[in-house]
Amino acid sequence: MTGAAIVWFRQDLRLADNPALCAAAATGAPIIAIYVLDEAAAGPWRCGAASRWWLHHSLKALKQALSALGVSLILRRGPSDLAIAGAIAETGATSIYWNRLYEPWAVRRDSEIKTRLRGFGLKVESFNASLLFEPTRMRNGSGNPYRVFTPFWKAALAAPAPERPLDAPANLTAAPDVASEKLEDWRLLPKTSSWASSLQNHWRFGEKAALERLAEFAGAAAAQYGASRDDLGRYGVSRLSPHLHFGEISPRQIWHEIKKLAGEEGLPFLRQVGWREFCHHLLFANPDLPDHPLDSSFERFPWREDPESLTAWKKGRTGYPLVDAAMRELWQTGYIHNRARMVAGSFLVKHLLIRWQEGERWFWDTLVDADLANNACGWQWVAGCGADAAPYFRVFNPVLQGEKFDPDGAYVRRHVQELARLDSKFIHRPWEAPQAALNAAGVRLGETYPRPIVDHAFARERALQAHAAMRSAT
DNA sequence: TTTTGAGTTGTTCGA
DNA sequence: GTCGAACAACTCAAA
Repeated sequence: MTGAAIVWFRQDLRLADNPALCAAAATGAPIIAIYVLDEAAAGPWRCGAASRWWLHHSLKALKQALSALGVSLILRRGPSDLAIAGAIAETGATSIYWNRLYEPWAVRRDSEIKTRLRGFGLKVESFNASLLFEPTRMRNGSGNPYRVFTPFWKAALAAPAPERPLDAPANLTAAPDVASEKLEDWRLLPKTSSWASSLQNHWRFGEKAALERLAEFAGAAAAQYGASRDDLGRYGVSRLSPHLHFGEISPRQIWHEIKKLAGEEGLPFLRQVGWREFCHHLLFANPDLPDHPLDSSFERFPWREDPESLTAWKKGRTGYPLVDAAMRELWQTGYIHNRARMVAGSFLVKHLLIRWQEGERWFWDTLVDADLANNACGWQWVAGCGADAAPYFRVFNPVLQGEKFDPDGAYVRRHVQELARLDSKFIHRPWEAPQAALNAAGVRLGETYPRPIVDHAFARERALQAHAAMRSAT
């Protein structure tokens, strides 16, 4: 006789295209749905504050969606192996299903749990639900993992297309009730409620919201993405990243919806989804990626210690409007537009010569889409120490970037209130504005808005020299 | 086997 | 004003 089947939810907080859930449902066994808050497992990379906030709401949505099918979501806290073993003991479950994670800490933990449970005679099955192409599958001609994006993506496009997403199970067999902790007791929401309410204004959570966002994006903006993704005022990006990170939606669903609604025009967007894949593959092959530069010569880079500048960067008070807009967008919304992310990241690393890991940490804590692979990969890219990274001489000029991608200053005005009334001609370089223009806009430099904390030409030259110093050190 | 060309997202300088 | 070149070093795939 077979007992209940446990479905262990992790970063797959959805019912549709959820292979673990579908496989469990197909057996006809009663379903025990469980989520474990395992705070110690990720070590230094435990969930940041913005992620915890999102997780709270996403779990709430999942709980609701499951209960509509008659199944309760069981919440447990503690080490995963103990929580899962406890649930098995309490329910007499004879099988367990989950979707794989690819973070190094999770891979280690899950394979131990899998071995142990199988040793006890349980049926254990895991599935790929969060990547289009699994890391173990993609190898270059020499049999190694790819280190350059374009060949990687070419090979991915030539491989068999990702499978069609699975429908959500129409019905589930409920299991007898099992004790669950209360979500509110987990205290995932931030202590400062003003921050939470600010974030709240910008997002909807859960699978339903994710699917609606995808449908809306794929139906219209996706085809324009190639042309409008860098337009900071128009904001032609999908904003799907937090949904993807928590698995409220799957990359397969995105792939097929974009193909269906945007056709060939959707390829530039899918290429970005490809970068997400590439980052996950890089992290899988290089478990040190979040902490150490892939290019080890960067261990010798002459980084500066400069807590005041770091704080100014975090608070959006560098005196460069585009950088400040980006950092304030982050604080206000838990998100930064991709273009602005690069400029803000480049500024920290190249203008201020502050370690990329400092930026990575801050983003980890404040981004609702914080993802170990994407975050590490992005910072290494911008610092120039990663795979297929930005070359050292590419030092973004925050003024030129602003004038190019936010010509009328809409993005800056949205997030940097004190510059809102400044003439577009000076919106990205207020320190060059005539006094009359500043007066008219109510801007007092050094008082209402800071002067630049570092001069661009000086900082650029300093960054290039620091790089040369690193190269010549042996 | 060796060689060659290209590689997410730029900036600056000099013609 | 516009345009092309230079700005490393290395990986990878194709010839």
